[in-house]
Amino acid sequence: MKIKQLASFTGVSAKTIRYYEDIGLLPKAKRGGNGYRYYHEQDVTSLKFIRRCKELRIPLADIKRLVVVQGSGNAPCRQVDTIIFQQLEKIRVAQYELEQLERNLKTLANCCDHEQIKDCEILKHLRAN
Amino acid sequence: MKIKQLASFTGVSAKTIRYYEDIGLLPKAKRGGNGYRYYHEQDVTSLKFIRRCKELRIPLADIKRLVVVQGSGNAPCRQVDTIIFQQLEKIRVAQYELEQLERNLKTLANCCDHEQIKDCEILKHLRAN
DNA sequence: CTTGACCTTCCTGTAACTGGAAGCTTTATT
DNA sequence: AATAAAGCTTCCAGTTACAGGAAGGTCAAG
Repeated sequence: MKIKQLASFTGVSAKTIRYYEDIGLLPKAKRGGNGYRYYHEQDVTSLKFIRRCKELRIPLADIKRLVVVQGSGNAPCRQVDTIIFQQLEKIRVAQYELEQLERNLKTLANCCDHEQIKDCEILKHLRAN
Repeated sequence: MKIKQLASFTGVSAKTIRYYEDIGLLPKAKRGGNGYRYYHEQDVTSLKFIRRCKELRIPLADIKRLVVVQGSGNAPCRQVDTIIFQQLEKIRVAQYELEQLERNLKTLANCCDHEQIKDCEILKHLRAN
């Protein structure tokens, strides 16, 4: 199949597929005599795997490591574990930050009485030491 | 004062200060005969304002609008409001996404029995349709 | 035989910086 | 006074994960 079909099977744009090939996340596709890239079922699987990782917000660099490690059948899967746990930790840190943020923004949002700029409580808060 | 001093007063690096000037978030600094930038108290205030906005994760483009709007004393402060509320909304969307994410990652993290790569449940899940 | 869809590569832009090179000026030390 | 170190300048490249678009080749349909 050609690139656009792979794209529609996987929900990953053709542009992005080429990009993944560029950075070595996907192997170099076989080319026809016309220079077109041609793909197989296997590529659908690979791309879906990548897409699923992306949904977990795993950075491409880590996804690459996951892809590579899949080839090494008998190795222990500590690397996989680590990536997932680190990701989970990142998410938790982000959650904590967003909580603080939400509280601060809520306070700020509530303080405005829709006055004129020069009396705006929001701006006053933002300027405050 | 020179740029590094402004940096230390505000907690914004000299590099970043120059960058802010470049993109027009800060006004062009006055230069001495040597080409050095020189700053006043006012600039400390401006930068602290920006820093506070940054802590709320307001994008620089929006911070710029806040900076500009501060000059227009008698205008209604609807723009300010809007930016804050949009920001709050963004944060809430992000929180929601992170919640889903955390759940998914937790499930994944718990399914691994530290086996070999070829039997790794995490990878199996990631490959699953 | 031409139109339109699809393919290719390459370049640019995004957000908000950070790092580093090359080359001044100023300050401190010897 | 000479020199070294710190601080300043500009400019270029890199970061992340692509998207948009130009220029040009290819293929199927009418």
